[in-house]
Amino acid sequence: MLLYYFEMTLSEEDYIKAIYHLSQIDSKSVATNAIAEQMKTKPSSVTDMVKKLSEKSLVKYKKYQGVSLSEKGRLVALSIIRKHRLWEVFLVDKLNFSWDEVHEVAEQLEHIKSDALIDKLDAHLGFPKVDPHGDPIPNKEGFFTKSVKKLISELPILSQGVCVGVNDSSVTFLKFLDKNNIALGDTFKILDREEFDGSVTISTRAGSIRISEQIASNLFLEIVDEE
Amino acid sequence: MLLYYFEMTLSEEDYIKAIYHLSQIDSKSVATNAIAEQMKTKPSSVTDMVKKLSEKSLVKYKKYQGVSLSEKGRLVALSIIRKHRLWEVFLVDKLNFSWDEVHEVAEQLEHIKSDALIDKLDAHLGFPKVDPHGDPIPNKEGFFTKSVKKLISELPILSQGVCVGVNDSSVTFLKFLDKNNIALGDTFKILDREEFDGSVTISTRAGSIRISEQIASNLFLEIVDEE
DNA sequence: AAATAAATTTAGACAAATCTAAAAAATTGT
DNA sequence: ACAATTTTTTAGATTTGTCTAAATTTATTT
Repeated sequence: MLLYYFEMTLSEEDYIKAIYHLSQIDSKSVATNAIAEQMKTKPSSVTDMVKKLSEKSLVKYKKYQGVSLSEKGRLVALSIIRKHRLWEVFLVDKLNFSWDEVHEVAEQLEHIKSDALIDKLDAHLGFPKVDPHGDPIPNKEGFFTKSVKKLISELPILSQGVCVGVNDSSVTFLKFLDKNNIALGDTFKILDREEFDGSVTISTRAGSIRISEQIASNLFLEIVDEE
Repeated sequence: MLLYYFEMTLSEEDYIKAIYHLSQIDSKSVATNAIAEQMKTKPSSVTDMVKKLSEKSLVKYKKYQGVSLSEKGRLVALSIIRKHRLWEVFLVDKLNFSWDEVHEVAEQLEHIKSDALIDKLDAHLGFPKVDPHGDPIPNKEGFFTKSVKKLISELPILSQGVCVGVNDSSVTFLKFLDKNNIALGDTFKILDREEFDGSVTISTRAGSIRISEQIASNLFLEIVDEE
């Protein structure tokens, strides 16, 4: 990710990341108000920061027209996202955090500045392609496989994938998973779907089980496409 | 280390740490100028910050009389040092950094705020008592064993300890160590010392070797006292 | 014990990132 | 189309941590 040769403050990095995520949702230029909401700040503060980022040519900005990232800005965003997701893998795989606890800490860790650190962390983790939520980890150059992450309820029969996350992280749902021996990282195959009620039969470590449509629409599988 | 229930900025943490280290050297109250030098800032800035820390009762301060840490400040310092040293262990043991490369990155990592993170990191590392330089790691409550870290040249015959650091980290010296199969973490025993030139015979993994006085005064052994 | 030097503090200014309140531009509704 | 509403920007103030320059206190010399 071609190290960026200019200093970036923590705040600048957070704005760049926010703009990246917002432009993923809407693809066009991002509105000042939307950034303000995301960053929990006021629109006037956003205008100030956006001007600053524009002067550093990290964003393209025209008054009243919203902002979008420049190529340079996009690479900065991806480098931050790469760090964030690698740290998430570390927290879950090595420190035994559960995947719904890691976001806050990763938000801090993503700002640590050291290319050597990230390279070595990446190697230590075995060059993971996705984070604990199933989101892809960009490589050093900012490329990543758009891995398909879908709800079981949306997948065709005979699909196969790794369980990477839940929609609803309520205690009752997590207990259900536990009881049925379903854990993050397990590989499932979808064996059958009942037309009548949308319930699905899947094969798991513990054998094949039947899950309701409600459960199926809360479990994400990661279908890693060839690459 | 009884989590501190007040917010601390990065800069405040750095000052607290600097004051702690300076008061280790000189035990009395620390001079404004000394802090300024350590923090690479101006004395007037130090005065400002010290007033702020005093209002938070982290330091004891009287105009023109220097500062010292309060008990509360001392615990904050130890909590930062604990984090710094645990991260150093992580970087060396898990990510294969060499022990002279880790300081800078640990300076950043020590400011990450999460008690759960540090607890889990500690466990992941096997509850280490010393960092890669042989300096003791305070426990959660701020206690640590004052482990003795001495140069081989200063130790009596038959002393035994773990090699934990070097004084002179020049390339030629490090190459010498490599050539003689001496690495950080090795256990040595001092077998004999020649009165004439101060050269020392030590037993290593690779057998016993003789090292010059110059070498002996550049290698630190960690003598872990019973506890 | 003055005089001089050194250390420390004060006063006032500045940059970064934020805010409020008011003005300007864009959008929406009829 | 134009009035009303919403969005965005500007202008000016605030906080944090820093700075310079001047004033004050403490320490050192003779």
